[in-house]
Amino acid sequence: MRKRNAFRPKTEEEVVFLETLKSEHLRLPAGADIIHPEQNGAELYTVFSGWAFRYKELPDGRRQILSIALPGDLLGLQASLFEKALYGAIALTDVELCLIPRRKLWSIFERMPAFAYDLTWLAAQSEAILDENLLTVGRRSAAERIASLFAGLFKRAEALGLVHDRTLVFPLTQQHVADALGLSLVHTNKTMARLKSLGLFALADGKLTIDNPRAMARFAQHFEKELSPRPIL
Amino acid sequence: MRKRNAFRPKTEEEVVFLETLKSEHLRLPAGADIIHPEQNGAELYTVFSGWAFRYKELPDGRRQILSIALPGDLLGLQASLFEKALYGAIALTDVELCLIPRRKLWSIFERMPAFAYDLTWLAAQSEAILDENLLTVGRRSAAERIASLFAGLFKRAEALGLVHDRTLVFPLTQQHVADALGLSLVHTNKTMARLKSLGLFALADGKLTIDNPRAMARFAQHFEKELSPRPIL
DNA sequence: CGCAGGCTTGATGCTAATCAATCGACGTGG
DNA sequence: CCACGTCGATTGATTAGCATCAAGCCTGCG
Repeated sequence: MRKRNAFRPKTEEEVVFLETLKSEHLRLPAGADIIHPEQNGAELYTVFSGWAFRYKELPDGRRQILSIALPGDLLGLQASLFEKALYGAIALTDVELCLIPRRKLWSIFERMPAFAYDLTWLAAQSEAILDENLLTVGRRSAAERIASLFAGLFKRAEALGLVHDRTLVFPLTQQHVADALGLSLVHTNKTMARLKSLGLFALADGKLTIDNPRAMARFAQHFEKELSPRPIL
Repeated sequence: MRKRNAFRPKTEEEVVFLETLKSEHLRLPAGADIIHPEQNGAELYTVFSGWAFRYKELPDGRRQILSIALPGDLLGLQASLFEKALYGAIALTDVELCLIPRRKLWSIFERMPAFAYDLTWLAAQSEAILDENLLTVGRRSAAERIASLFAGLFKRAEALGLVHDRTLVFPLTQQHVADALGLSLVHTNKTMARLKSLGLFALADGKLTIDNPRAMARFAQHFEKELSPRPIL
């Protein structure tokens, strides 16, 4: 059961389904709305390439970024399981998404249990990331928060092969970082400057380099286990 | 598909399975560890009665409560899907739990798709609650956080029929509230006192009463949709 | 009686928010 | 080519919100 990830596309039906998925591709430019808050009947996507984020906001405009989606992550599971999306999602870079039509969801459970299992696995995975984010925002200092965010994203990106030469294309603005961490823009800027001058990381031209991820993680009080092999798509 | 919640126990197999579940009941006293952080191979439970909470902590002792589990909620989905629990769970009151053995998980997906679907639905639901908590901790003021926590718990408890005469048995200490909201104990105490004197709620002898849940929600900037009907067990 | 757990209260200080500019890079239209 | 607007990053000054420290106060309990 543990190695199910290895031999996935099995059933005839699954193969066919995955085929149709390939056709149901869509591309959106950076900044585009993927899911609109309050939207009814949103679809389920998996991110094929590019970055996106999920967020919620209060009536007066305060915004909290909930999680960052990298390739392979699901977007819109809640939205497609419930009537209404309870959050928004926006593309950070140009993205390619695979559509999994919500009306097929139930039939996936009925006829493709392996696929359904993966779906649930991914949902649990994103819950784990949310847990960590909540710990970060609730209990870490500003400097730790930034280090923690960077360390976590770096690790996830690394597992996806997005890191070359210790550096990573990094599309978040300081405003995004602030919104993700529950900090103000100004304080984020100042704290980032301090961490940079400590040599924990470098960030320029939209590229993040971390020479010593261990030191980073230690500074951040960020001790997550290795990412286990994940189901694809 | 939307009303699946209504006619659930269908298959012969499901009925049998639910039967065996009833036997796999366990009781724990208030304060007991349900899931130990770092524990390997934790099981999956649903809370049958009582309250519990999930938490993470940093090496230096800072603790963040991630979510509060009420009757009907799942505990340990991540822990049973992954190798290792990434968080802990502790009983707030005496609790009764139903055990869903992790080794049966895969066969549930294979043979009881309706049940698997419910599992996923509940996972998505708890993700929605985490999203809201993250918004609370990241962007709301101390007073709003407290109001938001109380309003949210009150609403959930109400849906479960736990509220009588506008009051609710409330087993959280101020320390728990502080840990859930990313606040210090002292500040929590002072802010709660202020809200009480504003007449937003009353809390004494472990009982919470909210006369005007609307006003509470408004104060908290807490605007969640109604809870849709949920799958049971 | 002594102790522990939970709740309160006051004093003090730091962290991070807010306010207010400024600056550079970039793109656009006249 | 240059004036202009925009967007993101940066910096300094000030303030507010919350943390921390340090007692003290109940109540229940062995």
